[in-house]
Amino acid sequence: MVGVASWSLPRPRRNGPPYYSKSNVIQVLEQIGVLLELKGANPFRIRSYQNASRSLSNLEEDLWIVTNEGRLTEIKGIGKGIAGLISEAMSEGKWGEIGGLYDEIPSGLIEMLAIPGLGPKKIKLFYEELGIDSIASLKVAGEDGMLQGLDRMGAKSEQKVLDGIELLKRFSGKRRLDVGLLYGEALETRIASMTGVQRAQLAGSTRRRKETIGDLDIVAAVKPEDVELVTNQILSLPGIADIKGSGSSKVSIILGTEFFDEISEEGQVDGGVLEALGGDAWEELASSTTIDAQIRLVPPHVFSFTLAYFTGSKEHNVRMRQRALDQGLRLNEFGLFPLDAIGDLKGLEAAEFSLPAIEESDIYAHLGMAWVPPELREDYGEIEAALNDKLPTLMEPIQLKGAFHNHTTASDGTASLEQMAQAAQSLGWEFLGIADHSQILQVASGLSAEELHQQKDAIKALNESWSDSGVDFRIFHGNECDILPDGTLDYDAETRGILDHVVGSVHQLPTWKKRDEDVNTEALITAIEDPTFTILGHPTGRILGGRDGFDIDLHAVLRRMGELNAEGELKIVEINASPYRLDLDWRFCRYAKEQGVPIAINPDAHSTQGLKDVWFGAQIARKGWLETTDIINCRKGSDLEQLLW
DNA sequence: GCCGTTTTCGGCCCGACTGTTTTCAGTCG
Repeated sequence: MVGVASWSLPRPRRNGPPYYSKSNVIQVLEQIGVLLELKGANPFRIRSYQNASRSLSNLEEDLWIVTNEGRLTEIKGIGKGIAGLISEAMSEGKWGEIGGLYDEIPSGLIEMLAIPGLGPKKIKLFYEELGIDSIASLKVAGEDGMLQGLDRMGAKSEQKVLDGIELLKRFSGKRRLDVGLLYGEALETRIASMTGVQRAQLAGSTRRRKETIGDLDIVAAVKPEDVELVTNQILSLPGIADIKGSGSSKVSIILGTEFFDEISEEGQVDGGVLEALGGDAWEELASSTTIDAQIRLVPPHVFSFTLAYFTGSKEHNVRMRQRALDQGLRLNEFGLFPLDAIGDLKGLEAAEFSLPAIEESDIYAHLGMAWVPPELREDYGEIEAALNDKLPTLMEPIQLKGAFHNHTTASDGTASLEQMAQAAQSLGWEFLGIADHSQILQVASGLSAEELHQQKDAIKALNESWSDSGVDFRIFHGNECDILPDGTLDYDAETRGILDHVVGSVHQLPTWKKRDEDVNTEALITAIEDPTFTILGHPTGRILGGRDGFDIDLHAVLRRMGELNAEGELKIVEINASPYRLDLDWRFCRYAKEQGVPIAINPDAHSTQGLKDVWFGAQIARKGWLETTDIINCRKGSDLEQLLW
């Protein structure tokens, strides 16, 4: 996940039980895993905590109910030990002995984990032998040559630590999906066109369309006799900031901005996002963007196995291996092998005994499964679905016929109503929803009630002109109405009543971030229950790489929306498609669908160019298992008139 | 710490690369 969670036990609620929320518990279990790593605990014990944390984040039910009904151990990955821990924490607000880990492990050790090439074992060694407990003291020790001479530490290892610290400063955190795709696809194209490369494809989290990307993975099919030739071509690419390593099957490089000089990044950033990222931090990021890339070179006949392997996710791969083992097969990046056929052969040497696979779909077919689209490979149920022919038919970006949440010069956009409408028509859209900011948001020039009426008249005139000339296009007049901290909406009910749709959004983040999850959830539900409320805009307010959203029980919010829809109302949840947000998170999409909540993919465009961001929203919708019928902006413009007018 | 139709112990996915060694430990994906 994005952002840096605090490294202390969360404060128990005053009015418990339950003393902790589900997200509190998920976070603590995850952090216990990390703390145990730094303590040098049994790696399998560590993984248990990680698995338990992961299982809980997939749990849709209320954790407090599950705890009280004694059903915790029914959750896969939670046994007697961790169930007891959770139960005590929720009902008594105590974390027992394990909570002591937080005092035992200095927080500086946790920060050191972020240094590339440095893991828990080395950090533990430095701490125990030299008392190093922060990145700063590690840097000093390295520069003084104190690290070499320790167990298995030489001059090169010491330099690697110092390099890692530099790298961390320059390359902190993850890249957004749009940046990853920009670099990744450019690199894929260049490598695919190199002499000796038969085929090249972007893999990794970029191919899976994760909202943020750690590094780039490219798989290239190269005959063994061409490996050296191709390696040399890669190493002489323009804009390589550094070479991290180069072996017979893998080249690891760091790309700098020069790689990218011919393609300029046209970011569509609204003022609030810039503010969230912080002026200096943003400048630094924009001017010094680098990205790690690993290129795997494999013989053509193993290409599909390597592509599948490095597309991941790790969790998906583990399940795939288990599935293979159940059939007496071993699956790795070189092939799919009958266990009795390969004996002691390993790696590439075994490849000739593999079952054949030209495409990835052949691998899945050998295991009795349908091909799983890369976006779904997260072990979120896709394995079971692929085995039972239950995979969804994912929506396609081309099916979008408009979007509901866009800004004009009336508030903080850069294009007029007419310009935005024209841009939408040139995209082939049948409708455009306008939702400028509401009056309370002065920093974004929110509209007064009077201005809102004027805007309505302007839209009415435009709609009539299209209708008169037989053009299948209309503007829906909405507003991005602020949800105030107590859950009331900006403007009075009468003013909101003139609108076709109300996009309710939270903008006063500091207030919401200070509050408990249950208070926020209640306020949001109050807002949604207002009869004029239509679409929940960027549900958590997160900025990727900038800030986490506020705490909220989205399952409860979506459940309530579903109930209201069942009563005949229309409550929609937005996937804010700005690559800076991608909020609703994909992990909640399927739940929204199951609860009967339609999804709107909204670019939150502040310019004509920004409308195209719907593409990123569509990627997230796909990742969230959504089909065309789940997306309300895949409906015809004329049908939407019936719903909104 | 979790798990189990080879179940209460002995497993827990697998391999490449680097730097340190002279057979391996740590890190990464």
